[in-house]
Amino acid sequence: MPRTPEENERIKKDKKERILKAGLTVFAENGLAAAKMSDIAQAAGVSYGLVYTYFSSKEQIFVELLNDLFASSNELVAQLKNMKISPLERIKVIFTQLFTMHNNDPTGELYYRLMLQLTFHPHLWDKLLIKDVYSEPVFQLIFETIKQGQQSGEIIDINPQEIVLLLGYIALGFNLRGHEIFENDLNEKNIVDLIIRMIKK
Amino acid sequence: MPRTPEENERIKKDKKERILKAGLTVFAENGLAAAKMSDIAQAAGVSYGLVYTYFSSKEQIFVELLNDLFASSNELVAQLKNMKISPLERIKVIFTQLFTMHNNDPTGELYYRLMLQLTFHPHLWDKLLIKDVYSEPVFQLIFETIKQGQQSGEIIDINPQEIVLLLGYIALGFNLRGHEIFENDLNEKNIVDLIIRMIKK
DNA sequence: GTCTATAAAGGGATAGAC
DNA sequence: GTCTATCCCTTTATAGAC
Repeated sequence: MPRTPEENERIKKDKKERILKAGLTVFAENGLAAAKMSDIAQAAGVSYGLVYTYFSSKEQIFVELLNDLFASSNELVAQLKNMKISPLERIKVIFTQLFTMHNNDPTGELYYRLMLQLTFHPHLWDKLLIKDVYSEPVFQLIFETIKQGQQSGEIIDINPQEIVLLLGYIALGFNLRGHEIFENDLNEKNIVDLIIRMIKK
Repeated sequence: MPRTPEENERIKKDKKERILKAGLTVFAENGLAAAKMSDIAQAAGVSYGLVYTYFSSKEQIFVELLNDLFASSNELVAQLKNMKISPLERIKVIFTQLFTMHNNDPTGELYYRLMLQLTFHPHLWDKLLIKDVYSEPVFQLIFETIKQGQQSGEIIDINPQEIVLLLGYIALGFNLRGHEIFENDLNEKNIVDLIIRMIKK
C-alpha cells in the first residue's frame, strides 16, 4: 500500500529533525571538525547515506542547527520581554533561568558549545542569520535591560557595554562549565545573588 | 666544517621551540582537530617532515604545549603568592593582570583557547600533568585567596566554591572574548571594580 | 639535521540498487 | 525514502635521499 503525500512529508520532517538533534549532541560533544557524519547518522538512527538526502554537507547541518537555535533564542527573549518586571528583576530572571534550565534541559549548554565553535570557524558567520555574537538575542536583551535599569536608577552607572560584556563572560563561562555547579552540589541562587550584588546601585 | 655537539643541541632546542610556538597559534586559531600539521610546519618555517623528528604526533605537540603552559602558570602563581597584600587586593591584582596582560601578550588568551579544546577532547587529560581544570594553578590560587579573605572578613561569606566558580566563568569568558574590551575601547579597570564590588563584604 | 616524495588511513560525499 | 558500496580527496605519518 503506497504512502500518502502527507505521510511522506511527516516522515521526511521527522527524519530531518532526528538528524538535527543528533547533530546537536555530536557537534557539541566533539566540535565541528572532529564530528563525523557517521557519528551523526548513528546517533540519529539512520544510515550514513540518508544524511545526505536531507543535508548537502556537514557544515550545512551545523548552520541550520545554529539558525534554529537563534530562532528559539528569539522566542525566549520575546517571553522575557513580556514580563512586567523591573530591569534588575529581569536580569535576575534571565540568569536564574539560564542556571535552572541547565538542570532540566541541556539544550542551552549545547547551544553555547555550538556557538563556541564559531570562534574556531569564523567563516561560518557568513552563512548564519545572525552576523555576530552581539546580535544574539539574549545578549541584546541584557544590553537593553542594563540601560533601562540605569535610567530608572536601579543599576550602577558605568558604561553599559562594560557591564554587558562582564555578564556575557559569566553567561559564556557558565554555559561551558555550568554542569559543575550541579556536580558540586552548589546553590545557583547564591550565584545569581552575587551577580545582582555586582550591578545593583 | 662539522658542527659541535653543543651547537647541535642549540639548533635542536631552537627548532623544537619554533614548532611549539607555531603549534600554539595554530591550535588556538583552528582548534585541535582542524589544525593541520602542514600549517604548523609552515608557521614554524620548517619542512613538513621535520615536525615529526621532534614530535611523534599532532596530539603530542598539543600535550607538550599545555604542560608547558601549566608550568608557566605555576610560576605566575608563585609570584602572586610572594606579594604581601590582602586577599581582596590579590584578587584585584589577579584580574587586573589577566586583563592587562591581554594587551601586551596574547599568550594568556591562547592558553585558554587551548584549554578549551580539552572540553572537546577530554581523553587528553590523561596525558597532562594537571588532571582537571580545578587543579589549574591560578584557579587554585583564587580558591585559596577567597577562603583567606573570608577568614579575614574582607570577602562575602558564601560557599567559596560558588564564588570561585563565578570568578572562573569570568576568567574563562574574558579569555575567550577579551579582545572585545579593547576593540570597543572599554575600560578594563571598571570591570575589575565590578568584580571586587561583587565579592567585597 | 633537514628535506621531498610516498605510503596508509580516514572520512566526506556520491552512485546506484531496492 | 532508505540503504550499501565505493569514490576520492585530504591529511597523518613514514621512508629515504642529501
